[in-house]
Amino acid sequence: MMFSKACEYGIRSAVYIALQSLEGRRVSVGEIAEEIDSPVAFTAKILQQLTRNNIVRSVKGPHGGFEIEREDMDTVKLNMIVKAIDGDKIYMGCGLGLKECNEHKPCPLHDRFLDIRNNLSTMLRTTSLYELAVGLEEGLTYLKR
Amino acid sequence: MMFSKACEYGIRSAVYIALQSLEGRRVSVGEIAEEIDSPVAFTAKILQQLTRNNIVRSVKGPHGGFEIEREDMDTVKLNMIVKAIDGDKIYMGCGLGLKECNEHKPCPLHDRFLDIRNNLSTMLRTTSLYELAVGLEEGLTYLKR
DNA sequence: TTAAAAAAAGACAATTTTATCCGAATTTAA
DNA sequence: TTAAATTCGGATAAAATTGTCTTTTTTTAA
Repeated sequence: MMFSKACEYGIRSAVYIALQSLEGRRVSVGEIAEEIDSPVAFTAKILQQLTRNNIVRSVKGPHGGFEIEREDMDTVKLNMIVKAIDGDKIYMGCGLGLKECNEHKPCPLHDRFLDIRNNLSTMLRTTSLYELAVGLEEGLTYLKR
Repeated sequence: MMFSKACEYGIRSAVYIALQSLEGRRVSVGEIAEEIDSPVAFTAKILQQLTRNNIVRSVKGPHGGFEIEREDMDTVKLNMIVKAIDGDKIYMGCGLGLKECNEHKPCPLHDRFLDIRNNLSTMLRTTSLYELAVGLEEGLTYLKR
């Protein structure tokens, strides 16, 4: 609807990893893909991006897997994940695809998009992985189906 | 950012057609593509969709082209164009790509998206082609670059 | 009546996104 | 030290989106 598939999987993965890290469990790509209902190999690629961007931590070898440290769950906000995967077109891009669209040369929807885009971007900038993991933990939200 | 390229071209085309129809001019695909800076043949395809959905009217033959009647400029709202081209995933779809995401089984972002999606969808439902064409006519907005 | 101007339609091509597969590197634990 | 479990990296494939080309159909005006 708004993010690429890759980004959707990325966010869901990160939330699941956070949830499990709260329990002190490291999780494998296989488990993640299973639990968020996503294609394994593709998910692995996305996890690499998250790792390179220091959003999650990966550990190789037996008992390896992915984890997020408790403090990073507060630091990592959704916008970081989105930026790592989809870049910043969601923040910068014009709603009608104009290369140059701004105050001085707005597209016909520019003003009408201002609020919407601001709401979106503050939402992404302020919601942390921790909040999302807690919602899951309490059984208030879901990552599958 | 939010719409497909096809949909972006569709909206821009419709606004341009409306603008010219206000002056009583019918416009060809070539002129439209030129004026909104889009690939001609692709734009032609999209215009066919708009025509089939009665969003614009097409007239074949010499002096033919595309036009929109004055009253239809009021009737046609953006959401109709978006629906005709991108379908309704923008309204229905879950932000994190879950097949089933609703009040009873929300994804972790469901609530945080409620406002944003409502704003977006009322914006699309309430803004008419006429409004957009007038903004253009008055030189307040642009369709190119 | 006919040539020309336009959209319509269908087949095809290129690009991007999504997805898979396989071998290499790393690490652990027995 | 070695087998196994894991991520990493690169190549490839499939699907979706974006874009092109060519022919057909319709219509107008001379």
